[in-house]
Amino acid sequence: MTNRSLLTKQKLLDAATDIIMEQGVHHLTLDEVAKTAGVSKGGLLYHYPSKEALLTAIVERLQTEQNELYESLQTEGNGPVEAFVRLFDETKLHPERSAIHIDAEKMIAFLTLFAVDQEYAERWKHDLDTFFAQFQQTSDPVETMIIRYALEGMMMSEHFNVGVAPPALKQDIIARLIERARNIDSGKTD
Amino acid sequence: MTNRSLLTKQKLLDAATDIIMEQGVHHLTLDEVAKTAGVSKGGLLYHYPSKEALLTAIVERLQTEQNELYESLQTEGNGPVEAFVRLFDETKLHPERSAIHIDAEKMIAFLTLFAVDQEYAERWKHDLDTFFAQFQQTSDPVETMIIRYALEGMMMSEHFNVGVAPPALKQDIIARLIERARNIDSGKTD
DNA sequence: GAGAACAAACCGTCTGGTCGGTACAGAAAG
DNA sequence: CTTTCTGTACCGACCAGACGGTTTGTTCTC
Repeated sequence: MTNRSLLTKQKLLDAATDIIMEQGVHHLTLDEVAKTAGVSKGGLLYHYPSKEALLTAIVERLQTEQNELYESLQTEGNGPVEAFVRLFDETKLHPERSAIHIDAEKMIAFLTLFAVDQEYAERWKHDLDTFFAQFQQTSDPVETMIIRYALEGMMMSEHFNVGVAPPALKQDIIARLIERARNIDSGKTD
Repeated sequence: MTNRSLLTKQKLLDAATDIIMEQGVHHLTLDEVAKTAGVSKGGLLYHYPSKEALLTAIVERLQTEQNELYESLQTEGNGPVEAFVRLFDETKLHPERSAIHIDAEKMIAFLTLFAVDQEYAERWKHDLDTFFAQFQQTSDPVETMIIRYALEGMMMSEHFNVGVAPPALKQDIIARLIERARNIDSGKTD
């Protein structure tokens, strides 16, 4: 795996993610990805021998980025629940963190892949299940799940730009979620 | 619009919705819809002259069903926020209501259509925006939005069967959401 | 029998994937 | 040093199947 090869692969994954975010999955064709990345179709298929392989690579990179950021947020002193809340808002709070930058838009691109094909979603179910299992063992599982669901719902809403909260309200929402997450992490049953 | 015609149209919409729910949008082909509905492709295109028209009809029917149920929940004495919460759980609470039955699965099928194509989503943005606008004018907009987002997130999670809460926990979650919705509707700032 | 409701063969386009070939960097051979 | 060979990275024409939509013909209903 030379440096050049790695760079091309990055360009291809970036292009594919961009297309999903900006145009929706059904415009994600191999020709379009190749064109956007400035690579020929043959070049694309040299690195990712099938569309399936390309999609898999997208999801894997996304998962890796997300895990790295989540870990780093926890080692900075956030409890597991608060870290999860901040995961969704990290882009706005610390834009300088762009190296491990992962924002809601990308996560939606990820979820969108699931929406397209149930069969495909099944393959990733286990990984996500184990990740979310921890949220059922906090000091207040009910509130923890509400927080988690609220963040996911907010993500969806913003992606589809449907009934979104104005910025000020959104900030208040995040603030309240963080406050509750803190209480849960510190063991207060509220 | 004869009775026979209406029946076939229903069958087609049902088939299309089922396919989206069970197999994902990318298996939603005209041939598949026709086959599932027990109608020929020509028959399908007689009623819905294009795939676009079929999708539009699906979304419109879904919106109508949802609005009817929401209205009826409100006239039964629920406040606007509580009615919204119950909208998501209605299937389990009152299965006999199947005439205007709309469950989370169907709403996801609906959202999934948006995920596939941004352009398509734009067409429905306005309707949804006006519906959700009321949730920013309750006695506690922050909490109201959290409830709304949580319900949407839960819906997503259940659809993709990813990190779902066990039934008991889920009931507790709904119960707590209803409790808070009641407080908001009755004007308590909590 | 007339129009509505459907059937089925057919067509053009789009798209995932194949395939033969090119460019080039370095290793091996002379 | 130069020639030959080899493997990596990439190109772009082409193909086969899938899919949306058309056309033409048939059946059902009133």
